[in-house]
Amino acid sequence: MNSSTRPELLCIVGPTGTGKSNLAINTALELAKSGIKAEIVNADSMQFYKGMDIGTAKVPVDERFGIKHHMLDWLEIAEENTAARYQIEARKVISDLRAEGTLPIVVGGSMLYIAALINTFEFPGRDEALRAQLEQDLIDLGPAAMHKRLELLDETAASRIEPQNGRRIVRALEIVMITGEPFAASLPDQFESFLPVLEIGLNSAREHLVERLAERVRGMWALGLVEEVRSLESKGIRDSKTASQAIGYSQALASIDGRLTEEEAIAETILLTQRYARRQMSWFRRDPRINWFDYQDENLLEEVMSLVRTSLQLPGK
RNA sequence: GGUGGAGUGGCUGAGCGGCCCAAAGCAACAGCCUGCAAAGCUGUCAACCCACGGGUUCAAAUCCCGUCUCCACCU
Repeated sequence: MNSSTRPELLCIVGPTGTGKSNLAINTALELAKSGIKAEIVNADSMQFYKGMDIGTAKVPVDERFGIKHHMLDWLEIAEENTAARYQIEARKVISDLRAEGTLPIVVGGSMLYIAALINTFEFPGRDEALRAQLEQDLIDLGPAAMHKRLELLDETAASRIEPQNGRRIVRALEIVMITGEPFAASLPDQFESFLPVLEIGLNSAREHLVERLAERVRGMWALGLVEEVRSLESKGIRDSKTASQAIGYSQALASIDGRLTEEEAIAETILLTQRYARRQMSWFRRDPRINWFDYQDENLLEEVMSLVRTSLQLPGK
């Protein structure tokens, strides 16, 4: 962590359902009291999509209290998206905000997207034709054969990717074949921020979060998630590559089709959500810059604000 | 009350005389992660002798008897 340099951007991370969005809004509101304008930059990969509201727990407009949100509702359902594209778009937003003196607050739980945005890393290029070919090969030959192929081209990368992980093997092959250079295939040990950042993490006891997530999912169904998904069918959610894999949405579709009963769909969604939260934690845990807070803490906002003020070198309240 | 079926790890569930100090999946726990990432993947843990008691057998989770519990059907 780098507490001596003043952060030029705030970032709120953590597993789903920990209240990141609300904390971000409240933080922005608090900062406004100190005369600092802050706006939110969404880093939740499913809240990018227009119309996906209930299932992504998007904060309703009237609960945003006028705090402007960027990178929210910027994609049509059918649009495919990638972390690389997000990196470009979101950085553009951030540099615009900074240029006008607004403090960006990045909020979300999409690990790779946040990493891409906040850290100095560049995605090696891409080649659609090559990729299509590799993906076909993967289907035809299986991951083990593809792994062998990678081994011949880049031993180190091969040693770092499990022979069963077809997805990553394909990407590694793609990179090696187009760049002609070895592919690190592992996350850097050092976290290097592309801008001085103050990271705030929200979490709590696992048992509590697990229960809370279950309730949240049930609530989504009660609020009409299935209706929402129905209305998204005409926009192409079924064929979309990214939006259709959203937890809850894919289960709702299955229940519409009768492949799952409503109860099964809910149960599966709960399970996937809880599993997702676990993966998020295992990702975020290794980022030493994060200042963790307990979302159950009654004085959460005060404590966060106190850290924020100190970091931004604002006079105490 | 009668008939039939079942009782195996936290849950689901295979095994039906020796290869079972008991498969697999889920959950739990840990980890990976550089253009699909709410995705993709890996590892670990978990059954005091498999409801309980007795018996048959060289050998039983597996066969027999009894008890208890559950399910289905019947009167």
